[in-house]
Amino acid sequence: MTVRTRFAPSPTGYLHVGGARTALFCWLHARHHGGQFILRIEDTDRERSTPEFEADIIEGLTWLGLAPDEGPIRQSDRLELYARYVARLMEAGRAYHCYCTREELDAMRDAQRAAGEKPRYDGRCRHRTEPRPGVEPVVRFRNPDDGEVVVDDLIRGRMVFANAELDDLVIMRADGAPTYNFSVVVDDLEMAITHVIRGDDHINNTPRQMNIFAALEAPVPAFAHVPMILGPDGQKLSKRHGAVSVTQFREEGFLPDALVNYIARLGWSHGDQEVFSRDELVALFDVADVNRAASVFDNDKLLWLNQHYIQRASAAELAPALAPHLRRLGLDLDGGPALGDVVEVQRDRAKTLVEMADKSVFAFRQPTAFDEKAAGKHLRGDAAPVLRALREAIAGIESWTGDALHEAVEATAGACDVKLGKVAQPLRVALTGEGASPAIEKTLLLVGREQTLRRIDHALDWIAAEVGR
RNA sequence: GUCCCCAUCGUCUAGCCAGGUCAGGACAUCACCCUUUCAAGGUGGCGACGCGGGUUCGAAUCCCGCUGGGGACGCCA
Repeated sequence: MTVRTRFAPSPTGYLHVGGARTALFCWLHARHHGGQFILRIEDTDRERSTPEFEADIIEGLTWLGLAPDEGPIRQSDRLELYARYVARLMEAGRAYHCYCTREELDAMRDAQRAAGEKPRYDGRCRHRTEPRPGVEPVVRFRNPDDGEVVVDDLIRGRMVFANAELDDLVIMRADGAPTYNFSVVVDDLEMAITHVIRGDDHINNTPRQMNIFAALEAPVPAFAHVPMILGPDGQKLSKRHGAVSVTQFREEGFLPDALVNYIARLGWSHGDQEVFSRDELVALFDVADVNRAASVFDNDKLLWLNQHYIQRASAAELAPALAPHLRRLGLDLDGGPALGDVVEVQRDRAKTLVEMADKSVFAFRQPTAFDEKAAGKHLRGDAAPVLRALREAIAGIESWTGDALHEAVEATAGACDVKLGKVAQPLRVALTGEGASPAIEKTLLLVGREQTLRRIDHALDWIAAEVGR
């Protein structure tokens, strides 16, 4: 039987890292077994579902390289299908109309809670034969009263639930829309899903769904419940933990491969290996190896992996990814150095593309001001003669190459009888406005001859004005 | 409250199923090296089996209890 997995988010929020990891595991499991990965949009809650969230989810998955083989399939397009299955259950006596009002149900639950019981529907409409005027009925599934449901989870092993703990859940709302626990079963069945891989917040739903599968006389798929991802405070991940939306990671300058690698290692491992290519993940991933315990999202480790991927990515793929971040800073990329050159110079010095862009502004625009500390330390009166000598040496360079520039800087240090730092630092501040930048010859290379001379002149003027005060 | 799940360094984890290792790796952190700045890189340090009972010659590993954490209990998914 062909392995078929599905990722089934509800478009009531952005694609967050927890969902992305579930999607990744589904995708990996399907790929590993040569099967299909399907995207299903669970939008039966018309109140909260929005097209924007659906678009964000698809965009996030695409960016991560987890495009589905089938879908998106929307549950809102299949209402008729669910109605047919409800009719089947009604005929078989496995479902019934319930006319209870919300007020009645609330009162019932309050009473149960007060008595220290688990709140649940008591089945009061099970034997009702007459409709209740003025009340549109819902349909409830008639859950078995006795016996137990055994879930053989691929990750957790055997879990046993007593049917006595389960109640008759609503499977169709008064407006005819199915509820989650029902549409899931119908769709997993209709779509021939073989493996249901989802968050462990669904564990309690599983026995109910298995009972519905049984009532439909349908084969039950295999289940695998993956643990949750927690924020740094050990609480469920949410907006207040910073970047939770996948598209936001893109905006913050993360590479999709880095995020995928990080997320894969969160709750799953293969010995001591930390870095995995896409192909390795597909080859090595086994859902049975997924951990049972929840894990905490560690931004530092993601940052480390991102840097790792930046260091190894080709300039050809990094340059176009960097461009939007530079443009966001208002830079005109046409007048500056080739982005590939910028990437090569900066790849060891930035953990994100945003950081890389921030540190590369000098290559495209003369700094508007000198950093106070850097200027105070390096653009003093004694730097003037050195800068003048440097200007001369640089102006006379024939080929504008790293070697020639390096040589010129060293020669100047020798001629002025000062240490290299006494030459490189003033020059660095003159060129970038700051005390830190790539190796001086690489900085020169990116700035270019014309701009270099102009910026040295500007620094000399600045020193003269400063000394005169 | 009831039901379900979980428990190794600060964090991600290996080891657990088939008991015997100085409990291994990675991130972070600290120190040193390299160095024209900042990085990157290299070397080293600190750092964990939640607690209590069993079983056993021997327990991170098997069993029980406790504690702690999480999830679920909707005409949300």
